[in-house]
Amino acid sequence: MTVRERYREQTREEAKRIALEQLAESGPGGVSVNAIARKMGITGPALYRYFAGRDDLLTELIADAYAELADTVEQASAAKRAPAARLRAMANAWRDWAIAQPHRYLLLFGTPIPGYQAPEHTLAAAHRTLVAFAMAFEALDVHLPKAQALDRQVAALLADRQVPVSAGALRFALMGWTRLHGVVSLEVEGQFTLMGVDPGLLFQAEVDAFLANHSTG
Amino acid sequence: MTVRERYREQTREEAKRIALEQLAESGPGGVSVNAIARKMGITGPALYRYFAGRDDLLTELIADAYAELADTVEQASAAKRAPAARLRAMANAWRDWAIAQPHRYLLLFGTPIPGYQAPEHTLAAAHRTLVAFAMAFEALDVHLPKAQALDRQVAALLADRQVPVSAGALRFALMGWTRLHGVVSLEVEGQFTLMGVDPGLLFQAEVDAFLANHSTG
DNA sequence: TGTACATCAGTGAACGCGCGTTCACTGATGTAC
DNA sequence: TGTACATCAGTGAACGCGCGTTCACTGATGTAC
Repeated sequence: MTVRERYREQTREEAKRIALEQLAESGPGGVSVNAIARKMGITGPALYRYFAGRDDLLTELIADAYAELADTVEQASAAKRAPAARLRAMANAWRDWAIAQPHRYLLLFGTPIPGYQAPEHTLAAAHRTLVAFAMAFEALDVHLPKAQALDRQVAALLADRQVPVSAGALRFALMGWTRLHGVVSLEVEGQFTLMGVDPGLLFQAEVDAFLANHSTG
Repeated sequence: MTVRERYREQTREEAKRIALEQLAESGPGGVSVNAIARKMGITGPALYRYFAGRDDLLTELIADAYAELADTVEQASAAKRAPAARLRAMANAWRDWAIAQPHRYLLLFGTPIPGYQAPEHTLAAAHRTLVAFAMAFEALDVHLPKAQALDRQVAALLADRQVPVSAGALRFALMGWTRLHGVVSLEVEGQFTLMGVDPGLLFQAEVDAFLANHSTG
């Protein structure tokens, strides 16, 4: 990596860092090429040496966030613990990441950006997270009620890839992930605090309920 | 109501209708006073006779949506049915409303609009919905595990108002509503279809799970 | 039924702003011989 | 080690656009006597 390349990478990172600040302050609509350049002490057009355009920048922010979130969950899943504790750790990792940087969570799961359609990395990252959860469920001693139609569709997700996971476990992962998102997204928007309810308590209640109802031990 | 007042009301409605079209097409950022006026065949400043400004317009769209959604759920709850069937009807009503007009659902529960903070009607409408659910739970024969800390906070929500609902039932409503939002919000954003999963199946699985695990009959 | 006045809807010009993006160009930094 | 050239970063002007909002003003519609 030459000096120029390193410099280039630093500039890109700085631009993205500032973009995230704008995202936090004014939402996705507030991310502006010109404003970023201004804060960096360069002119607007200069940024076009680093990003093809505004959409390109946003796409990178999204891809980064997806990857980081999936990494976080996978890391929590890698720690060697009893299956139930591992699942709790993963759920907490997801939540912690989200509440630490609400704007990024909302970038992924909030109102979709108008012109923009989620490309493959969305699917890839979601897939990674789901598979991580599913593997933890597989390790847990779980009794799975049947759900044929759903399992058939879920199985299709696994079709080509070589993943040591049953359709049932993946379905559980999907349901758990959905609930996780339910609490976390409302928490991130501040709906619970608005009601005077501690989101943490609700979150724990949800995790407890899920594990209590689905594990045999 | 004079002729002028009626006319005035019609103009306001037309403006809001067009605003909702813009919302559907280009998201909250795409709602523009000038563009609305253009489509109505009048000039931009003319709209200032009807709305104090853009924020005022958005606030009204939000208030309308909250009220309409709460009404929908309450109506579903009013239909005389067995408690479990009533809960299903209410959950379906929520979901149907959301998927029929995703942009409005996202206006309420998507990324918060930058400068805007949710006023009282948010709380009021959320409260109505939760109470409706809680009353249906009360009618259902339910065995409630304890959750002291959470129930204490939830009870505070009921404090002043005279509502024939126990803290436990309200807590269940809160959890059910949270899960409901989890599925619906991901569905509305198209995350499931992206994965090749039928949201309807997942939704039914969630409702089934909730009712199965919490009802004694 | 007719007149005098008040109210209201809508216009058009203007202000000040910021945006994304292109383009031709200047310097500086790197590379090859 | 030094020179000739290619690559790259950044500038500044410009294009075309749309926005929210204010203001003084014109007509039309309603109201009171």
